[in-house]
Amino acid sequence: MPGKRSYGEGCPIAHSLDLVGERWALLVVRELRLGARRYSDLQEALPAIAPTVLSQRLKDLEAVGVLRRRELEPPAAGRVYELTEWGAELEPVFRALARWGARSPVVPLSGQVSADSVMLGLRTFFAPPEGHEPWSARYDVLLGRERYRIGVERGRLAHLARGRDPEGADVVVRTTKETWRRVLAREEPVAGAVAAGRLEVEGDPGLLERLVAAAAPPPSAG
Amino acid sequence: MPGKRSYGEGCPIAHSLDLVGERWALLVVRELRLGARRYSDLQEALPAIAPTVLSQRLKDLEAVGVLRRRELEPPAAGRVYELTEWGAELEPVFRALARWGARSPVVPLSGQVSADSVMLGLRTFFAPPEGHEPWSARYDVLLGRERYRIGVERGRLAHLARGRDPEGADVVVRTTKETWRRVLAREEPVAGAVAAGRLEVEGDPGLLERLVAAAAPPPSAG
DNA sequence: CCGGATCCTTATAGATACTG
DNA sequence: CAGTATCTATAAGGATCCGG
Repeated sequence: MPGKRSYGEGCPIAHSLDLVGERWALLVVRELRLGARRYSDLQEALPAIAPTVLSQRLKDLEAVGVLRRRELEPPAAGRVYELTEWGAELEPVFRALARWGARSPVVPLSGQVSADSVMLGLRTFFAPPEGHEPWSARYDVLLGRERYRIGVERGRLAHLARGRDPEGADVVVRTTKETWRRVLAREEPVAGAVAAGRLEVEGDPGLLERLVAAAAPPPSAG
Repeated sequence: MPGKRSYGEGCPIAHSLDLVGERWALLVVRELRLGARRYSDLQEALPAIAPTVLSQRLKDLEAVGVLRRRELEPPAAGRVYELTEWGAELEPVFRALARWGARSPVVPLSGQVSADSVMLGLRTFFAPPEGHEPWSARYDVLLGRERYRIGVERGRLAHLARGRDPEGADVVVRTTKETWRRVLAREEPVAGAVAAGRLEVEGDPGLLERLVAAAAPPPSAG
């Protein structure tokens, strides 16, 4: 393990940083939050990472048990990386980091974002507004060629995954990742995006409004 | 700003990592969680950090608004570093990292820990067990020469700071940071430490038991 | 085409010494 | 006390190449 550089402390925070605190490590993990990915998927999602660094991080993260490698069955050859159960428990860390970063007074937080990241923002910030009654619904969200399904059960975000809901959804949304990001960030109302022809809804628009209302990011600290 | 290396993404997680993801940055912030510290305090708390790196991190973290420098008033010359309000909002990040790291199946999590870190573990893991009725109490904890005060109000951890409670406490605990760590980690019961002469309690021992019971760390994932 | 490994360059961290 | 200067050791960045 060449990444043997350690903080050498008994503190659990320092220990976590020993495991996932190196450059790129958490972003690699982030890319696996919605499921297994192959090496080339990761390269595409993180265009700025050097292949040597990606290889090294994958080895390190596998060695400490955050992710595992899995060979695909013959029909679809290749190998993928996926989070272990313990790796998936980094979710609260992502939540906390994203909430803090979203409140950053430093910069307008611009730059490119993947479709996965936009959808994950929904998971990160999902917190049903108080005083609203819980609802349940299944959503299909189509961002360009990417498809996602969302399940809300009794006001809680029950699942969020790539792919369409095999059993059909109550609401189908068709838009781009940019518009969807703007809608979730409350930079544009759903109705406005629909009126502008940038977003199509099939099913009850009220259910979509509820979803968007529940996913509002926190205000900036600046 | 020489630390201009950025992930260049619009994702709030990547943005957070741009701000506090560099080596040592979060550990420097951790050392300020209980209040202002001078440069030499930080060096003592983080013996492995090079002075050049410490200087650089302090500059970077000040530049982005996580901490500020403050000159002390004439009687006690010198300068200190302290978290800004926004920097203090990293608390949930520490909480999540500490909880995840505490469940690490990788290593027994050994090494040296500062008194501050042990006390912060209490804040990190404080979560009153369900079914217990809320209580209120003020504690003074003396670990060697370090003194801390803890306030629990109606079952919630209302404050945790360096120094003694100027108005007196309901319970005074006198021990070492090692024993206190073991007691909080439930590696040793309070009564056992008292019987072994490693821990002294003034006041109601039941109040101390409640505090310790509320601060249990999560079990390992291994 | 996928999944990396190699090679070389540049940036950052580590270690030690020293100064306003 | 609060850092800076200097030097070395690692790790990251970037381009290219290779085997299955």
